[in-house]
Amino acid sequence: MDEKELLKFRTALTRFVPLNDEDWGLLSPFVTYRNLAKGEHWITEGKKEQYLGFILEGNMRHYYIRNGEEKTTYFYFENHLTGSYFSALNGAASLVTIEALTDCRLLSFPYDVLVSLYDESHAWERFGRILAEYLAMGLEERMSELLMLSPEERYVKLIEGNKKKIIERIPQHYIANYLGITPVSLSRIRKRLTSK
Amino acid sequence: MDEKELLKFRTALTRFVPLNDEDWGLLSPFVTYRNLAKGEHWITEGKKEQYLGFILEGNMRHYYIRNGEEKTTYFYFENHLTGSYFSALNGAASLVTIEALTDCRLLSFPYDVLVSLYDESHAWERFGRILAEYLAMGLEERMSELLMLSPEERYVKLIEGNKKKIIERIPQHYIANYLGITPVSLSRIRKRLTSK
DNA sequence: CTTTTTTATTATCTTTTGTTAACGTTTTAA
DNA sequence: TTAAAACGTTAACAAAAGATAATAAAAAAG
Repeated sequence: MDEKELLKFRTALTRFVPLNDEDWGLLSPFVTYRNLAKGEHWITEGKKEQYLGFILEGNMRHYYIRNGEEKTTYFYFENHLTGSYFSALNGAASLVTIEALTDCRLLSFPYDVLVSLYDESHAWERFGRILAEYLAMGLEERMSELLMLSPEERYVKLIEGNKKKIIERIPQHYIANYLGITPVSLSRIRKRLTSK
Repeated sequence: MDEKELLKFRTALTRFVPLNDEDWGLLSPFVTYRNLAKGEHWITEGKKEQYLGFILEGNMRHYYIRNGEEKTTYFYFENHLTGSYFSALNGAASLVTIEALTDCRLLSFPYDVLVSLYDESHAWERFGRILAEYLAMGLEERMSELLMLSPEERYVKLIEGNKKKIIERIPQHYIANYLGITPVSLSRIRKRLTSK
């Protein structure tokens, strides 16, 4: 286990909540490496997925499948947690798939372990609360954008906003899917915007 | 303070997490009544709103205002918590308005108090975690519906699903707003559906 | 009980998106 | 290096939603 990368992970968690050596020692023995080739699934719809991951390197795409069509909800980049959080939470089969858009390196740990830490330590319980609050704020933002903005406005916000990584690194047809429109429609929107 | 209604509130909280007398005693002194006439605001956009509420009676509507237009995200009914949770969470002015659609009776308590309980007791910290997880799952569902379903499919799901209260009690133009379409468009969808 | 106000439907016209297909370019893999 | 696959743009037409206005029905207010 590369100590430098493990520290990177610990530091990322510390952004949510301070973790002393004792707290960290409860989780760290359960952390393992995972490599994924481009196109492989980290999480697969229909399976009970029990692991959360921390991306050391690479990009991932989080999507639902509805009537055979993929519907992208999120992209994940390095230095962020990824997983089918809510499936893990209630022990059900995952509703989502998370695939590697590039070759990826992850650190992973079982969700079960995290839950057992909630019992063992107030600090980890707090971590769980703040993580859930953080996820909820992200979902609230995404939800309100879908409700309030037109596809064109959503695209403009993506360009101008703080999600530049998506524009820079993600193929356009996935971005269209993320915006809830077809690639054809996104192409038209781009044309409309450049002619203004 | 009506003991029966206070108990109702306690019971509702217990659905999230067991609360013994001691835990409950930390919050109960801060609980107060609030009455709202139809049309009044429980939360107003732009104000720092520090109170969460528990609805004893009545219906409420949760909406954003964007370019002067209201965008409804949720309806609340009796026996549920309501408030500008995320504004309270980060201490900022509320981005949403919550108005009484009927005369309402609430129990309310300051969000600050809840946060201070997170420090005082592991049980309340757990309550906070599970509340945030619960909210996040609701947001996930709402978000994925907006991304995956057409307005017509969203309406059908509302009729067939477990959200019957909305159909039964909420005026149609608010439902249209909740679905992200105009009342005119909802009327057309209804016509399409009945002629099938 | 009568008068407003609110709510829901319908019609017309415009704008936007979806669908399908064609075409050229870029990337990937053999 | 060459063939195949993936990607982005454009065009033509269909389907759906927005905007506006007229009308009728239901609810609220006096």
